[in-house]
Amino acid sequence: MTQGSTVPTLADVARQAGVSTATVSRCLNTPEQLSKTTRERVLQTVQNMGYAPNFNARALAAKRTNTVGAIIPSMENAIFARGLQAFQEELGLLGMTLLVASSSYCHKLEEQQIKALTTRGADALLLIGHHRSPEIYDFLEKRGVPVLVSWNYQKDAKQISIGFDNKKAIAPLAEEVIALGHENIGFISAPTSENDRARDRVEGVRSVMEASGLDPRNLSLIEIPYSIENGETAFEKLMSSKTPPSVVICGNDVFAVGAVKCAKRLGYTIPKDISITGFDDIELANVIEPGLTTVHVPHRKMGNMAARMLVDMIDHKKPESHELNTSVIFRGTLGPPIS
Amino acid sequence: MTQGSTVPTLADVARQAGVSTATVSRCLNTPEQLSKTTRERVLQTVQNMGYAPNFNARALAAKRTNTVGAIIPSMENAIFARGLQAFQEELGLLGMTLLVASSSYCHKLEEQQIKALTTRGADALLLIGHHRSPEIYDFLEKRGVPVLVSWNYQKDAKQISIGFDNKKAIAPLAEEVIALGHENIGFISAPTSENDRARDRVEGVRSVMEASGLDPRNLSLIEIPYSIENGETAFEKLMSSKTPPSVVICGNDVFAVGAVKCAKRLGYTIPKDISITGFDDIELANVIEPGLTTVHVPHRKMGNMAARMLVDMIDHKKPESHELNTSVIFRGTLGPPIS
DNA sequence: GGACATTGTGTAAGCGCTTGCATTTATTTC
DNA sequence: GAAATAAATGCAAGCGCTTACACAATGTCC
Repeated sequence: MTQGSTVPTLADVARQAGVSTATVSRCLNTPEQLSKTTRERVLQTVQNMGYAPNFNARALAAKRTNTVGAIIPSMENAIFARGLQAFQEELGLLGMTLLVASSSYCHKLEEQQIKALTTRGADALLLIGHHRSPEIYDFLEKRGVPVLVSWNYQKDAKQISIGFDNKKAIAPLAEEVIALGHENIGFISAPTSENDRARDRVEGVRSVMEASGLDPRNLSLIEIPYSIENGETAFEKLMSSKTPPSVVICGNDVFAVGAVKCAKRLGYTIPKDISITGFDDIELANVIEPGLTTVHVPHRKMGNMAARMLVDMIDHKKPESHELNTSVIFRGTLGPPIS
Repeated sequence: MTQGSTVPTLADVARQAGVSTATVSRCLNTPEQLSKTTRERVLQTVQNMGYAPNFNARALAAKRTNTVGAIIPSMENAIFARGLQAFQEELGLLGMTLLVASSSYCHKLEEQQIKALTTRGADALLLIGHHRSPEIYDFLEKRGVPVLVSWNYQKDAKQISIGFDNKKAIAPLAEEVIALGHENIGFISAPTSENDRARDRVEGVRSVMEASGLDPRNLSLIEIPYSIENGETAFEKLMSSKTPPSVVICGNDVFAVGAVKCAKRLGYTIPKDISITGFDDIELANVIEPGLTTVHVPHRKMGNMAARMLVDMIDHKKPESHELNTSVIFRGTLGPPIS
């Protein structure tokens, strides 16, 4: 085992090429400052020695990492995958690298991750949703780390945000549901206490109920963490109540898929016996049968814009918050109630 | 805007607490070395000042990051999500952090990512599959970064690995397919040139064909990048040949889901008119209808073990490669051919 | 009560890089 | 061809942390 073979450093390259460390450093960072001859000589030496700069040393000296961090609630389901992919691609184009962490929908964990990414020197952070403790926002501000909130647009919020108004997004769906004649509505939601998006979606449906003359307190709400399985469980529970709903609105496609699965297992025909809707329009929504009626969110666009906004923020520009449009996609899981 | 409010450093804390920087450092890293009184005083100051150590400086000085990197081919589909999640969880328990990068199934990109994670100081790397250039393995060895290969077990390979033998894993499925009477077999695979797992799976089916007296050259193979949509396209192409197969074996559940979707669209009844199988047993496989017959892979177990093995390797132990067992899950998409 | 561990802290030398400033060298101008 | 200007390079001081080593204070043993 070749134990001691040590990794070449800037100084090694400099010595080998017969120049100072400053020159090598410039050759890598601002090559236009060097004469053609030295530049080529240094580059050659770098090549030969297989030199690669030590990121940590560089970060320490330069106080910049060209890295942005993103903390998403979960990697397990596909909800954030597409948006994040677009975010990453755009960042790459802008010469930045992405570091991703996931918080498992837990605020405590999210705070840890925020701190971890910050101490790692992330130049900026992408966060999902507005809701978190003022302390952590203070922390970030004190450290001068720009933050962009995504997946949720709030006009008057202190943080710059890119996303959509969850309450508004679900409204047309809810309106259609009610227009079809549904009065007994079930809702499967992620725990609302730690999740402003989930809360807004519930809120959105309640508002529409109210506006349509239905009592929002009659909404049968089940809160449970995101997973297909939990969607099944929640659906079964909803349907086994004394007065089962004629439609189950899910705060999320993952739940909806679980609900559809369970409905079939229990022998319901969708949407004849029961209607089910989702939110997000992930790939799954168009794979199951019948196709899921859901709210489409422009994930890729959101990711792309987020990247550009964040880079602007690093450059000390203050981009405007952006509200994205969503649309309801009618596929096969929503129909009129049994009359 | 409070511009200049600067981030506290170790030295600031030391000054404030009236001790040396060494003491503060020890308080954070090896608290048992301090007397109770100083320890508490320092901790208190750290708390008050909201001090958080600079990761890059720490890494530079300590030459350890307690970070391991993983490079997966893709984040978009769920194939790696579950295993990675388990990997991450176990790492957390072991006091390590995970950095993830994705290579989009591109070797060039993967090499870049390997270098990036290495220069960031990853103490070890988790890679998927064995197949990559000798140069990059050299690079890693020279730098002394332990590497664990996963998702693929090879007894005689130079690298330590955790995973399964893809060829062996698909064999029982192929045997059942042939036992049912299928002779005209289609296969949708990821591009095999850059993907040893995909290659082994094709290879596995061919071997079984040969052993069963079928000519392996008759396997209708389509290679195409992973995606549901590509699965649909490939399926349609396969079925529109002069002699369409009676079964389409997919190298992956994602393809299989696409194939199932397309088959339904084209009016086939599964498995009466056409059989379809997958590989991986991701969540999707049990959501579509009929349930997908596929090869189950113990993703979580693999992730957990990988974490422990990697930590062992960082501690200069040399764990043994591990072969995991897979099993065929028969659901509803495989049946006998139309006679 | 002196020799000897043991324990708790401080001192200071890096880790590998960037960058302001000084210095050298090449280029232009009259 | 000397002076003035511009371009290329070197010098050296950090960036914020860890850790060998040195040293002081306490405890232990006969």
